[in-house]
Amino acid sequence: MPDTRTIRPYLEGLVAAAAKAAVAAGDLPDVAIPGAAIERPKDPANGDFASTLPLRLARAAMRPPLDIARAIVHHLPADPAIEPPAVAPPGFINFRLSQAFLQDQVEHIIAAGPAYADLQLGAGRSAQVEFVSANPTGPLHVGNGRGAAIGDALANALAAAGYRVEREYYINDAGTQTDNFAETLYARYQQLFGRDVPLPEDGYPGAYMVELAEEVRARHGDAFLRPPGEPMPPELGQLGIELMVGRIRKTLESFGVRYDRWYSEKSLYEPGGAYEQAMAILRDAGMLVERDGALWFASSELGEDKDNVVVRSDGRPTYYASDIAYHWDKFLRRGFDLVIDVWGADHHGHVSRLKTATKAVGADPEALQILLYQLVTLKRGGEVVRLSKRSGEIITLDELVEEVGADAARFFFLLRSPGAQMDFDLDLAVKQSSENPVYYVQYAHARLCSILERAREQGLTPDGGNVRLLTAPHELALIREMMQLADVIENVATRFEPQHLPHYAQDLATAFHAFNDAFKQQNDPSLKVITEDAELSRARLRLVLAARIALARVLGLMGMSAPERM
RNA sequence: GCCCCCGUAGCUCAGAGGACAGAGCAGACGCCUUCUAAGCGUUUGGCCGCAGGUUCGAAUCCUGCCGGGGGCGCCA
Repeated sequence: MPDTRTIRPYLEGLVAAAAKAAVAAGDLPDVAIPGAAIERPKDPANGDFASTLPLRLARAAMRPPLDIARAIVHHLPADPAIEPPAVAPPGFINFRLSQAFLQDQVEHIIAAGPAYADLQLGAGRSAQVEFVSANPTGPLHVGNGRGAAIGDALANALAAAGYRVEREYYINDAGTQTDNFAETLYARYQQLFGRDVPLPEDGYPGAYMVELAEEVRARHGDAFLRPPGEPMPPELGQLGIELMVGRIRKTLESFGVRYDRWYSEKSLYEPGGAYEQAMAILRDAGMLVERDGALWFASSELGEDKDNVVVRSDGRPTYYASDIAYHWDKFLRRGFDLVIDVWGADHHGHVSRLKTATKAVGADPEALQILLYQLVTLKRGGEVVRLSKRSGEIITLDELVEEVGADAARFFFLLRSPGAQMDFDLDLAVKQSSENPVYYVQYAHARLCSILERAREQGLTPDGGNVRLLTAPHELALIREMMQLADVIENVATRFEPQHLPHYAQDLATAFHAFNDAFKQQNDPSLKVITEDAELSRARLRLVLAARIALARVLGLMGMSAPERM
C-alpha cells in the first residue's frame, strides 16, 4: 500500500497504465502518454486527487476529453487505496482516498514519529545554506531576522527532504568596512582614556561601539593604547570583530539559529588558499585583464553588462574577488551539490555576476541558488517605525526578540513570501489573542497535549486503539490535512518557498480545532475524544497522537517551540 | 536609462497552467453547566493594476503600459 508520501506517484502510475491499456484495447488512439498529471483539486468536493491527463490528450487523440476520461477510467483496476474514480467535465478524473487508506495514515504517522513526512528528494546529496552573513561591524537588525528565519527554515526543510545540510555564516572580516570598524573602535577606545579624537568619517556612530570599547578596556586595560598620532595596533581590530561575532552568534542563538560553520572571509587569503586558486583558474582562462592599474574580471565576455574589478589599483582585492573565491571553495573544494545563498534584495545586482563567476571557476551555476528577500517595514500603532543605520538608530533583532519573542518573530517572517516586501506589525506579534496566528497554532499543539494528558489521568492511552473506528467527517478531514505535510516539505525544499510552512501550520491547526470542537457544535458528547466508549476513545487518542506529531513537526521546521500547555 | 521585486476582499497577504479565486484580521449574527473560548459555527465583502498575446483552459506563462519599492561604486 502506498502512504502519504507515495500516493501521488502511485496514482500517476495507475492512470498512465490505464491509459496505455486503453490504447492497447483500441479504446484510445495510439498517442504518446505524457505524465499523468495528478494534482489536488481546490474544492474537496472534487475528491482528494485529480488527473488532467484527458484534457492534455484531447488534441493529439482528437477526441473529446470526457470520452478519453471514460476510456481511461474503464481500464483502471479497483484499488484498496481509492474509491471508484469519477469523471467530471470538462475532462477530469477525480480520485477519493478510501476510508481505510486514510485510517492507515494515522498508524503511518505514529510509526514515523518525529521523522514523519521525511522525503528522499535529496537522496543524501549535500546542501549548504548560507544566510544572514551580516557584516560584523554592528548588531543584527530586524531585516537580518527575516534572513535568519528564512534561511533556517529552508535548511530544516532541505534536511527533511533528504539532503545533508550545512548552515553557514560568512564573516566579512576583511576589507574596507572592517577597517572602518577597527578605526571607530580605536577612536572610542582612546576617548575612554580621555583623548579628544574624532570618529572616522565612514565610521560607526552607534552606541554599541562605546560598549565594545569599554569591554576591551575592562579585559585588557590600556594594552592597545599607542602614543597619540601613531597607527592603531591591528590586533585591536581583530579583537573587535571577534567580540562582535560573539554578540551576533548569541543573538542568533536566542533566535533559535545554530550554524555548523562560521566561515572567515580572511581565511580565503591564506597562502595557497581559495583566493589564489580561484584567481589562478580565471587567469589561466584568460579572464583577468589589467586596466587603469586594476585587475578586472572580463565578465562582459560571458554576457554580463560590464567587467568588474577584482583587485583594486592599490592591490587590495574587492568583495567580488572574495565572493568568487568563497564560491570556488563551496563548490570545488568542499563539493556541495546544492548551494543556497540567502540575501537581502539590495544585493540583487550581484546575482548575475556571481553566477557568471561561479561558472567561470568551473562550478555548475544551476547548483547555485540565490534567494532574495525584500525589505522589512516595522509598524507600531499603525505607524511605520523609521530605521536609520547612519544615525545608529536601528531596531535590533535582540530588541525584536525581547519584545515579541523568537517564536512570533520567526512565524511572521516566514508568513510572507521572501519576494514580497513585508510589514511587521509589532503590536500584533505581541498580542496574545485570536488576532495572532502564532498562538492559534501553538494553542492547538497545547490542546493536543492536554487531551493526551487528561486521558492518561483516566488510565486511557493511545495504545491498542483501532484506527478503523475513525469514521467521523471531522476525523477524516484531520487525517487528510495531516497528509499534506509531505507535499508542503517538497514544495519548500524544491521551490525555496518557506511561506508554505506557516500557512500549512494554520490549516492543520484549523482542522484540529474543527475536529476538537465538533462535539460542541453538534452538541453531542459522544464526539469527544474521551468518551464513555473506551475503545473509541483509544482510537481517537491515536488520531490525537498523530496530529500532535504532525503539528510538532511543522512547528519544528519553522524553528518554533511546540508548547505542551499555554 | 538599464536591472530586480511587488500590485489579488476594507487591511495584511496566500494561491502548484485546471473546476465556483482563498486565509487571517476588521464588520454582522450565534456558541462557555467546556477533554484550555489564545477556541468553534454562520455571514458580508473581488473589473486578480490596465491592454494585448499563447493555450482546450491564465491570478499564474509572454509582450507593452501604469503605480509602489529596491538596485545599478576600484563600498559590502
